[in-house]
Amino acid sequence: MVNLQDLNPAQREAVTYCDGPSLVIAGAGSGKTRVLTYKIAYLLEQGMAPWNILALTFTNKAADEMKNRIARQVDSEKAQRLWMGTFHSVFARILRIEATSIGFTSNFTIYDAADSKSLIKTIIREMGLDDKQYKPATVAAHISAAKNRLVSPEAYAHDITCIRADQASRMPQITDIYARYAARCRQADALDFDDILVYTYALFSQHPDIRARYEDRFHFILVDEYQDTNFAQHAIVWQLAEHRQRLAVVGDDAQSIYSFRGANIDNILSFQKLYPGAKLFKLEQNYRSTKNIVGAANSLIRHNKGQIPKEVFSEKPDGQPLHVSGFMSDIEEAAAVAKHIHNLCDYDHVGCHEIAILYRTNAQSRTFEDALRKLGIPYRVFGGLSFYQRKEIKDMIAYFRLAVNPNDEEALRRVINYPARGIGQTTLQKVADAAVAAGVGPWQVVADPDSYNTGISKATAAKLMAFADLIRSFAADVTHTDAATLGRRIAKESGMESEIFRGREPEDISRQENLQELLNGMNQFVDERNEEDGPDRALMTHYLQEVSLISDLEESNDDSDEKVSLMTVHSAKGLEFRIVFIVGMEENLFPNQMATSSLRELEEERRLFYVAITRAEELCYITFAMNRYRYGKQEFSTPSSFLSDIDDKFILKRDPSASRQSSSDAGGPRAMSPTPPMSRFGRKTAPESPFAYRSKTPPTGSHAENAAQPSGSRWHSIFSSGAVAATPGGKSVESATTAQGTLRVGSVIVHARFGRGHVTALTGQGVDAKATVEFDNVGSKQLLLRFAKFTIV
DNA sequence: ACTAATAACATTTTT
DNA sequence: TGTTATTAGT
Repeated sequence: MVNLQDLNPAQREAVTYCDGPSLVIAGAGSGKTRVLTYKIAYLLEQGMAPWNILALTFTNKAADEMKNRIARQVDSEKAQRLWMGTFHSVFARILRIEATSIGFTSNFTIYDAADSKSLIKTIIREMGLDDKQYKPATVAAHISAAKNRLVSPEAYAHDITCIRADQASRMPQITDIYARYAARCRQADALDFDDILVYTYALFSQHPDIRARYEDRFHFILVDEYQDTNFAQHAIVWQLAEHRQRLAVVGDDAQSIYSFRGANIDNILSFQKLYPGAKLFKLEQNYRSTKNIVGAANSLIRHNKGQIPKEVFSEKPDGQPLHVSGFMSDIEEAAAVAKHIHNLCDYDHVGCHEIAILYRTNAQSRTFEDALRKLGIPYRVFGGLSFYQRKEIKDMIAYFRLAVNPNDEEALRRVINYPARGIGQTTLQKVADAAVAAGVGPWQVVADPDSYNTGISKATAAKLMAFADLIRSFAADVTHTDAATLGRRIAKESGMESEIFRGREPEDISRQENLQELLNGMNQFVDERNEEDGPDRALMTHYLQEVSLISDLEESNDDSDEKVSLMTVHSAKGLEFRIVFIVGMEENLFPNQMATSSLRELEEERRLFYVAITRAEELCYITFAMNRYRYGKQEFSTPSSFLSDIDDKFILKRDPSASRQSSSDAGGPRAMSPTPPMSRFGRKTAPESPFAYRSKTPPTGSHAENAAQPSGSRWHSIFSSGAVAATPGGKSVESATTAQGTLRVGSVIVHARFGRGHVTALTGQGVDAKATVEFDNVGSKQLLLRFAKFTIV
């Protein structure tokens, strides 16, 4: 039963308005999922049949969560019959049914990103292009962007903007690559991720009768995370909703952080133009975070223009300000965070699972892993290689794919010689040549090498045929053997099992466990399907359909195991934690260097920071380091300019590891979380700045000695005036004055740690003044003159 | 045809 | 620094 009393007025209005289009702007933590689930329950209660409701999400996780929550409100029988899932899974399902209308078979393969890239690479090579100039990843990104905008290869060739852009990036032949790639996918009976949307749109626009059928089916459409839709998704929703105009989209423009994947924030910003009369509902009460956290996030995001105006507020306690702290190095940063977590757990009875460390890039996780491990704090790193991306799993699945669709070129390439069966590079090249010459897929040649002009020896041809026979024998079982049984058979007869079970190294064991897990998962899949849908729905085809659109098996989020979560800000979206550490808050890292060229990109980085802050319920710590190892080299960094975007009244600038010293600080940690004494750092005020700190072991020697051991010796808080740089890397300057005199380009210096070198460039003014120095022994480095210890020769 | 060595390289990544 | 892809060597 739907109890509308559970909702606040804004939520209730959004739930009960069902007669036309509506846009629900849901601020962070405002109960977005709640509105979606209640709305679906409400529609069902109003008498709408579940199969007339289409609910689209971006992740399987979101879809599952919604399903579960709805099942709690209405009977699960009904919940089962909803059309609910990710864009890709719902439309892949429809495409399988309608496959022949777009010239594919219902057994089509879904190429993942790696498959696409690999195929693009082979096409680039076949065209005789230089793959340094045409980097497969870059080309793939261009093609993907085109597809996201529904630009076909033909349209691409005539699109002045695309052509110009490709010429500018010295890749004029991308349009050819795109055309060949599309043809090759078709030949392999394969769709990539983007194609699922592209061909859905094509299906509906080329076959009005089919479109009408689905328009007729979906009486109400709901879309989650609308700010993350790309143009193709936006257009498909329009195809299905145009006639009835009965849809509700939910999202938050302030949390749009996937433009690099083709998401277009304009879709949500201009929703009311496309759907005139669309009702706008704003969910502005944040139920997650304290007033301070919400206030800080608001003050930050105000610096972005072009957003839907809203005022998110909280009725929770004020809580503590955001704690911002600087450290001398990334190592110290990690150590201090780990130490602080240790204390929170020990003295404040915080569970580790209530804490998250969020960073901009995956590479940052290592330092924190080391620091946490040192203190014996349990942690869990999210992201990284997912189960289905591991080699042994991909190999196994490639066999499955071949069994269902032997034309799957990428699967064939992957396992034709794994385990090794004497089909080497030369043979493969000959097969590829013959296939291209004859205009067929490589499988045709492998299956019948004698019929093509391959120049392959008799013995090798026999190996090819043996492989083809093997695949055909698997294929013969596809329609009448369940996925798990066939899977075990393939594992044995392909030789993969004995290959993997040969080794005794720890990593071999892990591969064996993975294979075992895969097969177990297949058993589970078959059992579930047998119960729910009957045995003919548990075939390999169905298994692959499911598996190729899933990236995360490892979401077995055992709340039982208490671990600190480590993840990128991106993967934290949608999650919440009592205590959040946002680390590496430095210019060129966050905002990332790659995203500083345009305002658009910079604003997306700012939204990313917004997402990070709003993950926190109670406490938010922000840290940065003045020195950081990047690509194996130590580099200087400055605090992120985003820090100065947050209103000062929400921030406490301090060292988390010195918390006990600061009991006098207004709103200090005692207010909410009596952070215990913990620091091995005392806190003293350095003479040159009221806000510079010194370690407990004061530097005894000269400047040189001090700098020779920077770690743990001395660090500056961002209190040091101006340390929060507004912009990175200022303009070139002619000279800079240092304590020892004037530094010019060409000056020779001796650095305490790096030795002798000469200045090649000077940039920045005042506290941001930097020198680029070419050192005799250690290469080029940037020195921040405010901190660098050296003498001018 | 496989392994070892080396060079190039490097955001984020729901599907 | 750490991975990944190509190349050289056996």
